[in-house]
Amino acid sequence: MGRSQCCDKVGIKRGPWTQEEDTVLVSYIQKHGPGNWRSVPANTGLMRCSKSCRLRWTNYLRPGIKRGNFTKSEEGLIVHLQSLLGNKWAAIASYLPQRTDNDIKNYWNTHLKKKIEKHQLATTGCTTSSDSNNGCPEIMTSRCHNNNASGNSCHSNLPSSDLSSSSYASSTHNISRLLQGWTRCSPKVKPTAPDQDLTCHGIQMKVDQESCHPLFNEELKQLLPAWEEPSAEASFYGSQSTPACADGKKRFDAQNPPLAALENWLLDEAARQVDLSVGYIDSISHAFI
DNA sequence: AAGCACTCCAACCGCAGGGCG
DNA sequence: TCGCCCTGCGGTTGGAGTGCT
Repeated sequence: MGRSQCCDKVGIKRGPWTQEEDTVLVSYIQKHGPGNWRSVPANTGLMRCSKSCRLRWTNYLRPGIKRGNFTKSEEGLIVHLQSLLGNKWAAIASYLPQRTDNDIKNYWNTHLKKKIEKHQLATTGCTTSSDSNNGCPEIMTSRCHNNNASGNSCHSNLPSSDLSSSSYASSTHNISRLLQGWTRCSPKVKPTAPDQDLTCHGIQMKVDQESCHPLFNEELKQLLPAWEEPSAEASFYGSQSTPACADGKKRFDAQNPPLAALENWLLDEAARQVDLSVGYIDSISHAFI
């Protein structure tokens, strides 16, 4: 289990990616598909380590990534799942196919964690760390939220393109241009599998349903409302299948809560999800004011 | 206007674990 | 079975941007 030494080499460029580097990386992946990251720097001439290439792709260049403000539904789902799974960002991200684990992690650390800690302090006087459920018994899940929904101070639903940034690396438009013509979710997509259209940064793409997370279907039908159709997904997880995402890797392992149980529980909540995602967050944000 | 403090997030670091010879 | 290679994951950092005094 040796540690990769790829980033220890001298001459490896670090820091923000340039447009040229992104172009090189995207065009290479368009040709060869993601994976075999070790060979990417060698074959492209990029002075980046393989890790950096993979990270840039998975966290920024990969099709289907939604950037910008998190919706209330997404916030609610993140809070909900974090309370269940802990800091299993990859697992949580599998339920938010348009968000990367890094994005979710950042958002949690910069927004939600503070909100929840503040709320915990205000409501119980207990300053439990929201990274674990070991503190206050009244951990922040939908099971303990009250419904004093009211006005909110959460993020507006601005499209990501409204986000302004002067740096190249933050420009979704640049990425969109790079991804023109990209039509696959993953190189592992079976060519014969039924495809599904997906819009990424305004670019129409096709996504293989089989290779993506089951809840990816129809983009979760705008996330939580998707759970109005629990039967198929419940049966899917009822067999304790391991959800696989576009890269085909397992998203959960034995250390995680049984997915069937989690799914069932979440699906049981389906009828309350809209209220959860909006009312719950409303109640939180209202309490923080 | 300048300096300082704070926020946010892209990127990095190091470990874990699976695959394979 | 063992050890190496490679990738994935979660925690952390650094710097740009923003707000405050």
